[in-house]
Amino acid sequence: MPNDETFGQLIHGTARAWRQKLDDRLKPMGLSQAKWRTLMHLSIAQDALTQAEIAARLGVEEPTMVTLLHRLEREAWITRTNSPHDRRCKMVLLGRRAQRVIGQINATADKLRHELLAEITESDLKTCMRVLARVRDRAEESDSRRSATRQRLARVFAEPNGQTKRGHSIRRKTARRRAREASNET
Amino acid sequence: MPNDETFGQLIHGTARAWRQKLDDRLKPMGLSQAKWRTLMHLSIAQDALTQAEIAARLGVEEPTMVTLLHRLEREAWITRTNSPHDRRCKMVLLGRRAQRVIGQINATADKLRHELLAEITESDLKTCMRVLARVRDRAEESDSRRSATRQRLARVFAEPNGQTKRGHSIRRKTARRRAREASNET
DNA sequence: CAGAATTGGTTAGTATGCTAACCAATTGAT
DNA sequence: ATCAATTGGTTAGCATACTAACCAATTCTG
Repeated sequence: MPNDETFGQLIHGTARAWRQKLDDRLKPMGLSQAKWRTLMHLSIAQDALTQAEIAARLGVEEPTMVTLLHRLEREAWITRTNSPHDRRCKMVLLGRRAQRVIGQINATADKLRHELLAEITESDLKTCMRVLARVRDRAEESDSRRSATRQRLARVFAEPNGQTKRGHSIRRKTARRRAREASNET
Repeated sequence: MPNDETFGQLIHGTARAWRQKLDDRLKPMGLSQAKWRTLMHLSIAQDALTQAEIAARLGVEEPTMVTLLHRLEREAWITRTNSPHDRRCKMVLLGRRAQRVIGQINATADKLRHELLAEITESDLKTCMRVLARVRDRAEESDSRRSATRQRLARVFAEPNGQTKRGHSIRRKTARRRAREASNET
């Protein structure tokens, strides 16, 4: 039976090993996978992006993005300025430091990817990616029973400041889903 | 070019979605993937295990295991007792609470796995797993240049208490490698 | 057997992710 | 035009993972 368990293990193990390796390679440049991905998406979208945009593209929640951007800003990789059009928004831009080394950073990540995927047949890779995508999509389906529970709970619990806040966790699309919508990734 | 990037993204996204889903399902029982995996390994190995053993089987570092076990103990899922044979060791045992619900817990995880892997061909699944395993192994290869650097750094830096501590991070096999050695997982 | 090396466990500090709850600003519906 | 809902950003608090550094105990070696 333990062997029947493996697929979850395997995905996690692989993801972990990959991230670890990339972190290792990026460390000399003072980066990590999370930071690199953020910079990369900023660099791809020539424009300045809002924090929500970036979070969506990376598939993480906004609070996660807040602290990540905070760290990136502290280390001068990016700058944040208030949008003139929408006073809620902050526009995020690559700092000079990032612009200078972004190529090198991406090259590192590319190189790693090629290393790790060498030996893998084109066709096997395709199959693997198809399976992963399918599994991911399945895992992201909403499990509507639970959703209902959530709503119920949300209604039952608390309106601590008098203002109903059915908002967020129920209303918002989950980060991952938004990510897939935002980028025609495949 | 951004599309050339996807495999890493995809692995992470899938792993994340899977973990999230499992966490969701286990939450009503007061568990999470990390906790469930720990309990599961304890239940598979009929015996009591040492913390290092468990860490190795799960493929995490020992400090991670320390706090995880601490939480599990606080919530009465497990008990820790000093080994009579080796005063360094603590033997970890499933508590009654865990014993009572372990079947149900595993069933939940099994069910999720079957759900997520339904629609996937046996052969596609096999291919996918083979690819993942290969990639993981590649990612775990030691990148010997870096290893050398580490050793150099370790020698250059600090012997704060006078006792050379080349130990740990250099000496120790990485958690994942130990994990694969410990379990013929496939 | 004495000293060196290794091992099991821990703490401290950091990174990355999450949810819940909130405010301020904008949008939308009536 | 106004009030409700939504959205962007944030904080607080937690979970999970890591490395570095350490102690105590055991094992290995000369």
